[in-house]
Amino acid sequence: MRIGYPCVNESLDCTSSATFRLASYSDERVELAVASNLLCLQRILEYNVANELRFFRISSGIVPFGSHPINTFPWQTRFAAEFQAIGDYIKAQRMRISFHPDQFVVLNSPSEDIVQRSIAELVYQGSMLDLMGLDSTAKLQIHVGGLYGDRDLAISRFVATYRELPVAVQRRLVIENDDRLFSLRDCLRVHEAVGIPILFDNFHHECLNHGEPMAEALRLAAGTWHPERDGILMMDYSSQQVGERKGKHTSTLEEELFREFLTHLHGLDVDIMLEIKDKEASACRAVSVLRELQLVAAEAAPQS
DNA sequence: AGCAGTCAAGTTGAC
DNA sequence: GTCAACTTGACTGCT
Repeated sequence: MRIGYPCVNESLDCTSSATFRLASYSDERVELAVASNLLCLQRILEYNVANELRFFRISSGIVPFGSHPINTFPWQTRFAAEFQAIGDYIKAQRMRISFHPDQFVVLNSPSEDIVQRSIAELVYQGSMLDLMGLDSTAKLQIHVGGLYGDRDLAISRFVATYRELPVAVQRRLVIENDDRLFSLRDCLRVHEAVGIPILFDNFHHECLNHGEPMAEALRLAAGTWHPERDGILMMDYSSQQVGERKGKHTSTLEEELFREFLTHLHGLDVDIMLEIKDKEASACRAVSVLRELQLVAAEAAPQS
């Protein structure tokens, strides 16, 4: 079991998503930004290793305008060595990596334009994992998409688009149950059609479900991951911010709720991403909880 | 230096 | 109709 957090480290004084405005685009600025972002990413990964955090979601903004037509800078070749060095470090430290392309990636949109831009974004993010030399257990995590007033049609459009994706994207793509539109059950329908793994979000499942108990939901999601090809189940963990609207993520880890959640695993091995406002602070506390329970994987330690 | 307004992209639902 | 929310703020021009 690995524990992680998304994108941003609040303890370090650097960002891995430096960017600039489209209006001020230049190849030189791309080169400067990517160089700076990769340096920061390496620092974050080293921080994570030092704190036994071996699951990390890399920011989508490593390459500014990474899938935009304006960006013609050959960053893949210019930074090939840097990406490879980061990938080597990730592999040596047995870390798990994911990306979560943002809300503009909608594979089931009725607009062909939006679908094509979405695919370009997935190709961009997947190519970073390729450049790092990571295998297909490193994933690209997205939601099923929009509803457009017809659930069946929306799902069938996702399935049709998935089948046409470049293999480089297909092998890494996973879908996450969301909190309002597409439940775990909907995701299972997509899985049955095309075999795509389901990244399980416990909090979204609490917000939107069909009565499946947490333990059963975990078992169903885990069953969609092919052990050799996909690795063990990835999941997002969060809980409700008390007093806020339903679906609002908690600002800090509620340890009692986290312990209670762990009891539903029944020995299932998973990698847990803490989608919690205070980032690595909560992730470190989760590691402490797990250490008390002795659930953190000992084999995650580097061979020495 | 600090701050407010704005930034490539989509969709939904609360108000 | 407008606008916040979503996995994640950062840049820019003004004072």
